[in-house]
Amino acid sequence: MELNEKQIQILEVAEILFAENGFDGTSVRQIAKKADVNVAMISYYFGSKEKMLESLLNYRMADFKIQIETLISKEDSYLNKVDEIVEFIVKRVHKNRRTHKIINFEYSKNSLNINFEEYVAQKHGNYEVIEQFVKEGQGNGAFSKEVNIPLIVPTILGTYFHFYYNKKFYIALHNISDDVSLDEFVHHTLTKHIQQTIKALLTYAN
Amino acid sequence: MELNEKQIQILEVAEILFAENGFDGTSVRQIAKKADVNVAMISYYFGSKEKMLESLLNYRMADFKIQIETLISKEDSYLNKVDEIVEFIVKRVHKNRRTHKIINFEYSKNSLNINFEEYVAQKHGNYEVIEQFVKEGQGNGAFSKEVNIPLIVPTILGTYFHFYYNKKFYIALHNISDDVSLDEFVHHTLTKHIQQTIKALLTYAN
DNA sequence: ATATAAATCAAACAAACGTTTAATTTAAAC
DNA sequence: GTTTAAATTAAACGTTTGTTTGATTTATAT
Repeated sequence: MELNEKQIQILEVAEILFAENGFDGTSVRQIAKKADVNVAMISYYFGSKEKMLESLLNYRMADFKIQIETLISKEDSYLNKVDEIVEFIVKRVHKNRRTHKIINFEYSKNSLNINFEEYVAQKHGNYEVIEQFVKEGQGNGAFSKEVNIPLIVPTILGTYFHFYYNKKFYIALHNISDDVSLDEFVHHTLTKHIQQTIKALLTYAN
Repeated sequence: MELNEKQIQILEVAEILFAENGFDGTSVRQIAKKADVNVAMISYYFGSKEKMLESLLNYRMADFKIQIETLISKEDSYLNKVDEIVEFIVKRVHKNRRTHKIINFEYSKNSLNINFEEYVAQKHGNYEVIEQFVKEGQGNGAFSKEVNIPLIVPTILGTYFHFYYNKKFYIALHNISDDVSLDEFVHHTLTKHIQQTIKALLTYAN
């Protein structure tokens, strides 16, 4: 599925509005108006509103695959690798936070007939890389064996997203003013907190 | 605002449907049908769909206040208190997961004109209790001073909610079959993971 | 038993929704 | 320059949306 300029222009507006007001909370007329195209173009290009969302997900999905194999295979200490992995994941997820938000909300519904197979497959793939890394570290005695490996990623992503979904609250709590300092906060303070958390968890002895 | 039986009956159906399909994805006719009342009753009792949501939030909000002061004041080690606090928070949030989900989704929008002041105020109150507890533990040398205190709660709640929102995925990963074993998983495995994480974080030395 | 209020209902309301149509303009190919 | 295809448009389509109306039933009070 190749997308032309106009289609991408529409999808990028749709992404913002879907993330802001939800899929059901956004009308095709809103999208068309903000993207400066006629309403009919959405049906013309994508077939339907739902298929447009699927196009958006496929368009962004390429960015989702976290290629941390290279980070893992580097010559470094296990704890430094944890730092790098966490930083990498947070960066990726923050960059694609809008699409992730849409997926999170729509995936947790049972109604919608949107195809999430690729998303789930990618989640599985990413999990397996993490699993292998942790198990290797456990074998080498670097990591504790008490860790619930499948719940490590939820802690990383969960911390990020709970912060992001409640950013209005935490912005006030941390005296963050604008978008720039939000980015800074995510890439420094929040990343550091998650790094600390995961390193602590992986080395914690009951 | 006192609610009669019928109103509560409506709100409880609304809560389920809002959590399942979102506020915008649920029509008042769906709610009325499932609650076995006439559509007009919603406007009659609550004034509007939005005001019905506000009624629901106020109705449930009473359950939100986490009274962990009693837990904290108990005679026990700091790490055991952490266990109890985490268990308490996860239990509360799991019990009210549907309303929390609705709030999470609607609060992160900028459009809706729903009053979240009470929710934010409660979040603040809960945070301050945690802050005081951690600072006390830091003073006594039980906890590390490197911790970002405002980000502790996001890690607890974030881990829970990321798991819950992606439960379809993690259910498959953990071979969880029905609702009972989901509850069991939350109250045992997931709770234990979060307890470990927070204890590790609070005692981690850089 | 009568009067007053609350609750319930089917029906109608206008507005907004996603989508389609049919005509027109723009671009590409020959 | 003519032909053919792609892109764009305004208007209309049938549904569904949240809400209101006005009549009717049920409950409460006197």
